[in-house]
Amino acid sequence: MLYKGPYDPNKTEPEILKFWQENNFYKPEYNPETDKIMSFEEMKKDSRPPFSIINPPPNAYDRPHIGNISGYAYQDLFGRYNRMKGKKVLLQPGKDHAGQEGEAVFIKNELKPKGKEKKDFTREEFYKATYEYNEKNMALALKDEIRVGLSADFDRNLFTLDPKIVDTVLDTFMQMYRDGMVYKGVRIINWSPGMQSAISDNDTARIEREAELIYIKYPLEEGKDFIEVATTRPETMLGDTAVVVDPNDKRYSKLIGKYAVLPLINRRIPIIANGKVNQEFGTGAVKLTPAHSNDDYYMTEEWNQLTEQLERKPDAKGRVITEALGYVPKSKIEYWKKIRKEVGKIPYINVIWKDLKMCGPIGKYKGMSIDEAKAEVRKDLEKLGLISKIEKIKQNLTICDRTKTVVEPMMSSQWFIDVNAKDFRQKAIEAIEKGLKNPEAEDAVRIHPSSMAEKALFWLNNLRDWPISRSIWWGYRIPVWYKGEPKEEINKEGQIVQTIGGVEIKNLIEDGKTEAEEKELIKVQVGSPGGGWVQDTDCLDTWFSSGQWPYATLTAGNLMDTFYPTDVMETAYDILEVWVCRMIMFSLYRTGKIPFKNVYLHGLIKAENGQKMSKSKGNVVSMDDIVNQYGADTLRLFYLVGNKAGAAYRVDWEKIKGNRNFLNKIWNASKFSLMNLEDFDPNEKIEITNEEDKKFIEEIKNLTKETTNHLEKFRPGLAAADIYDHFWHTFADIYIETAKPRLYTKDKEGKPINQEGESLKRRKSAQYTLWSSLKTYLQLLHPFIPFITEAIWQELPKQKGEKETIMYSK
RNA sequence: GGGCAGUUAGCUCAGCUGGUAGAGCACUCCCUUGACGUGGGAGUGGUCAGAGGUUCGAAUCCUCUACUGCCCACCA
Repeated sequence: MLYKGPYDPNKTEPEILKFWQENNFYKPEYNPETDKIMSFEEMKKDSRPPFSIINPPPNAYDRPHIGNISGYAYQDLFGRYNRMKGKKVLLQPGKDHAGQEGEAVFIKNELKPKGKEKKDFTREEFYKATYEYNEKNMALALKDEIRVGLSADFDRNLFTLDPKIVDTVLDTFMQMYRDGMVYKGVRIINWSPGMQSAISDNDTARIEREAELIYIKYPLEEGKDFIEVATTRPETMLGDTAVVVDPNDKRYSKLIGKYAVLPLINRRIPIIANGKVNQEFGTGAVKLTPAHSNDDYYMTEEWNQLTEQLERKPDAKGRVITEALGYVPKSKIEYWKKIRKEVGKIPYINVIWKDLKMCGPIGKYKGMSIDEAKAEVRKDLEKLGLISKIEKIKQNLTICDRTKTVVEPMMSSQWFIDVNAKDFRQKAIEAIEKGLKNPEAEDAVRIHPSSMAEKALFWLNNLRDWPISRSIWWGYRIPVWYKGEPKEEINKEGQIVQTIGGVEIKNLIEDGKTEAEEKELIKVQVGSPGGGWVQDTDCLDTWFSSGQWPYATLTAGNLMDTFYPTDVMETAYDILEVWVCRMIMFSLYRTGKIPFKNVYLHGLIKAENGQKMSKSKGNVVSMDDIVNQYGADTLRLFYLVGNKAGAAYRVDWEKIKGNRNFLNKIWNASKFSLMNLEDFDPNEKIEITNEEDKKFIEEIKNLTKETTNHLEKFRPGLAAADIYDHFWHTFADIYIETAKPRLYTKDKEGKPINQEGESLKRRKSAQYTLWSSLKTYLQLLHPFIPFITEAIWQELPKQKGEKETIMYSK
């Protein structure tokens, strides 16, 4: 019998947890028919249809935050729902090492308080200490996952740096290398002076600040005229290699194809056109510094690639088709050809290096700091009378999100993934498009809500080659070995020169076959090739490993044949692009299959005032704040009821209390039902005599149908809201009240009633209705609020063959 | 600059395939003691941001406008 008084989750939930865990219900090996644990092989052969979810691994260094836990509520909902549908369910848990961030947190939380720094350790010591720190915290995280009732197979918990995972991840790197998809290339990167490392675009932020826009006159090669450019960074003019204008800008049309002479340096630089230049801004003419500006870099790339295609035969109208621009008119081709012939490719000239000092072919400015050079260049230009005006503007500046230092765009050799090779991204695009147009297709990835699919496609369509090296120690060290120390320097001409053991290397990696390989200076393999070989010092970007998480975990568990592709990827919408898209790309490349059939994106939880939760704002609500007071079921209801995919929602204590009240309502209505079912045997044949009973049973059937439909269509919030509402306001408020006169066995004076004849029949009819509807409610509710439903289920009279646990009831 | 959302009762938000506006909280009145006061009943309160269109019928579909939020980005 259920205990008296209000429902107390802190009493019930731990008992239920123990029951589930002792019976191994979370394992796909649990056999509900025999109530025994199958062997691994038996489980694989078991004919129940498989259902799997890979739990997104939270960062290992900390307890999961309230957002991670919300994910578990959804993942567990899908898992429990499918288990009750008779499927063989695997929820695969894990933890992420979180690369750059994991390293930063370890240093801040562990080393700093002890007065230590990273450089006090050798690389091996540091890695070991970080690993231990993460292992310790991972244990805490696991406790939280268990506490909220996540029915994942925790014996299978995996860490991204587990050797079994490492094997798969590094193997992918090597395979991609052989396929010509990873290369070490000199490209523009975001250099974070704070991190002393290249950082990805995702790790940058923008700030607005005041800046001086300086108008500089560049003398034209012919005549005494000038072309005027505007810049906030005069020091970078030392690395200018062209001036760019809008092709439709009439002011400059005559100058396109001519040359200017770079002041201070006297370099002859062409004037070219590119539609990305904005006529309105500054003078409408841009100085092109490809080595130190993202914009300029990509404009230069485009120019060089397009003009390279000029060899192609023109059509009858004299046009040439190019991959990027379609047909290029004859007028354009002429000046392209001229400049291409005269200067070849537009070069990159590096004038700033990682120590933030000036370098390259820049005369007296060499060795100055950026600020010194800025002042000096300005002074010298003024002397020459080449500065025409200075204007204050608001400028958007890129900063390093973690260290808040200003990002310095510069060129450096980094490992990259060619996102176009082997249709790496194209296949992902197709899978997502299929999810929109032909969702039933085998290889379609359906994204819920579907509007988010557009976001994913937008990202994929605009994706550039992905830099994957990071200057950190915490992570997968790049499995590349050099014969001697690799070095990177800027020479007198401002060109980056790479050497391995003193031997100069051009095109370190290209198309899988490289000069370095031919000279036996480089090897790509996991273990050391032997004495004299030096491993690359960088680690792989953390998304390189987490992007492989679904098949890496299942490969580690030897479960690919049984559970891949997985059924649902359930995660927060803010990592749709950086994580979900990458998983799709990797999986299609590596396994030829989609990693998951559905993506469900839950909303982000905001603080009470609607702001983002953050430690610095002090508005973080932890799982403990809610669970300790109201229990895990209440927290789960808060995540689920009425919420929709992709929408943000706020912590709302009134709603949370309301959910707690709902649990109490379930508890009391069940208590009432059980009291009136003490003499009821569901195995007896019972006739439903009353119209209202028939009607109510019919209603329950409809509710089941509707909520099932909601769940199948990935609308868990509506399903939860419907059951919540129906239980409370139809079952408890109406049905039970109307059935009371038929259920009572004594009247107000204490005389027996409903004990025989027709009135007894009516009572039995009500009992059956009460029993069967409560049973159905519990089953419908179980995926949302597993604890209380299990506790009541166990007290409910059973029909022959019915399960002890609601988890495997059908 | 581009992309994606949102704008519904005083507040926080639902509203799936178009069919007479919903919940919780708040507010007003009432009822309850043998499941539950963490309860029950009744009620107040909205021209569903604005304009136009499609339709027998639009909060729902289309177009435009305004505002808010998020993300991306190559204005020197």
